Amino acid sequence: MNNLEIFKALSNKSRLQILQWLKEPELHFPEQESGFEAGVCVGQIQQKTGLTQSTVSEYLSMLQRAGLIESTRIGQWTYYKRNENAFQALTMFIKKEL
Amino acid sequence: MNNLEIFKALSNKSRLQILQWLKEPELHFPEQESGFEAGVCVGQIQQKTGLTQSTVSEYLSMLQRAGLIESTRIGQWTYYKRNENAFQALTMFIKKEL
DNA sequence: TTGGTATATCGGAAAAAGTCGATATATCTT
DNA sequence: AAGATATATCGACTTTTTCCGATATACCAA
Repeated sequence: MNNLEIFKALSNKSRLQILQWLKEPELHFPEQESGFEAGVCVGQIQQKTGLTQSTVSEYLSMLQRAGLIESTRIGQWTYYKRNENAFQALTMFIKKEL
Repeated sequence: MNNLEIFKALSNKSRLQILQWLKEPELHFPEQESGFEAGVCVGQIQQKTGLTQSTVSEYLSMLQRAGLIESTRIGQWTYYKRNENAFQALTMFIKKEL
């Protein structure tokens, strides 16, 4: 767990927004009917941000590299969901070591 | 409290380091004899970082703008110390809203 | 008041991040 | 196999950040 990388990933309004949306996917992505076990697919996220597909794809892989989200490929879609352990670990880090 | 500004302030190795040093000033700045009530002065911090005076001064005011530290001017020295409330609020934000 | 010391601010060069459009890759459908 | 759709990657351009040296400001001491 690289904390610097995590803070860099969190240093962007759109990326923060994405993480907050992914906290309550049913609420923020109602157009996705099926279950949210695997998360939300890139296209849905992209639409909501208003950024281009390439930018959102890059942001998502950045968040993933930081460990904040994880992906599952199902067919032609890639679903992303939060890795709650990482958030837990982050608050722990701030409380104990920062 | 602007969370984005806080994360940006935390997105730098030297600034993170400074915050960690300021967590235990007696330990990391033994050369400063007097009490640490007001914090640690810029010069001491600068020496430890190895960065130039101007850079460190700028980093410190950045951390202050983010609310993570606060300053006290005593004579020709400016002392900086952590604002623990901000850290508390940050973990709260991550836990509850992020 | 004249230096000396500590810090802040300014201006700039180099590196990194933000963001896009174009293209590549993977998968599905027919 | 061929086209359609979803995502990833690449190359380029712009904006921001990093970090410096030079200079300004504030305070102290003689």
